Amino acid sequence: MTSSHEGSATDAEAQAIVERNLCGLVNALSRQIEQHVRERAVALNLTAPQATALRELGGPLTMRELADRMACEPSNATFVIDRLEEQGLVERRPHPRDRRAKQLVLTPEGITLRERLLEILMEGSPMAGFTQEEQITLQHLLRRALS
Amino acid sequence: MTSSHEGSATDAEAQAIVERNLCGLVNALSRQIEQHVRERAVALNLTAPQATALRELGGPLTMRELADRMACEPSNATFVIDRLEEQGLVERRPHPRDRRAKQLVLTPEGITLRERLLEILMEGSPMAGFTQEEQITLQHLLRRALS
DNA sequence: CCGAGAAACTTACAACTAGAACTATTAAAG
DNA sequence: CTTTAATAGTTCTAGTTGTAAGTTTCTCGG
Repeated sequence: MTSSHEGSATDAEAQAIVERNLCGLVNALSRQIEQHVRERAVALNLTAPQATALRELGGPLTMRELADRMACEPSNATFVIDRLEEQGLVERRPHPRDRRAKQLVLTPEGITLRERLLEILMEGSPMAGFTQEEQITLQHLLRRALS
Repeated sequence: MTSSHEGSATDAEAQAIVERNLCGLVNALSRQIEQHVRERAVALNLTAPQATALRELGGPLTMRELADRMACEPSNATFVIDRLEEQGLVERRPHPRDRRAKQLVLTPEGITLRERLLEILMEGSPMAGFTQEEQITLQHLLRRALS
């Protein structure tokens, strides 16, 4: 069951395999979460990253803040916001206190669409089956892994 | 700290925010793991997905099995294996028992490169800081979410 | 004040990714 | 045995992603 084709299983190698499985699980779950978003977002004519961005835009954000929340590079946020702006869902305004930055603000259409999106995303989340205590321990462990 | 710009925080909305944070953590950790692989793999002239594929090829696999282990679509596995085959690291052989399937086998160069890769990937894994007990609970929780 | 360095954002590019459509083969039902 | 459905793999396309390079603006030490 556990990669029997590997060489002799010293402690170090066994530990490496456990870590690999753990990473694989995190990765698989991440894909499943993205898939969940993608399946729901298509009903609103949004792609998964577009939906994620819209979800995070509960209040005004800079590009950098959005990129951090989406766990992606700023260049990628630029790409996604370009699409949302083309659809008239979000607006790039000059930042009031920093002329380098942009302030992302939802348009009225963006606000109503976001409300619908939040409702849709709530149904059948992959994390729904956990008790509150389990969610806390999981949150704690994940945060620690994030260095 | 916790999205104070959201509307009135009913229990349902608060729960939704917790779930969102949890998904965000999983996603962020997944990106960090991929980044870790990418940074190490570049020393071997491999991209992150190529390194992941090579890592999983400890024994012969079909394309479908590899895609499952990489948590991606088969079409994507085709793309990655094309690159590894171009580099002479892996070989597509006819499957002995199923003429539809291919059997992926590492070449001698692939085997030696994989050994070096495993050594390199072991250093400073994002999951290294956990005790064995923590790893087990984490594994348990992640598996349940995957269902 | 001013120059060096850092930060925010964008652009261009190369790579990865999922989904749909397609062929070839197998398995299952009749 | 034959028709039907399911599976393995590939190709094609549109969309996403990270890196590197470049511009503008801010910050801070002198």
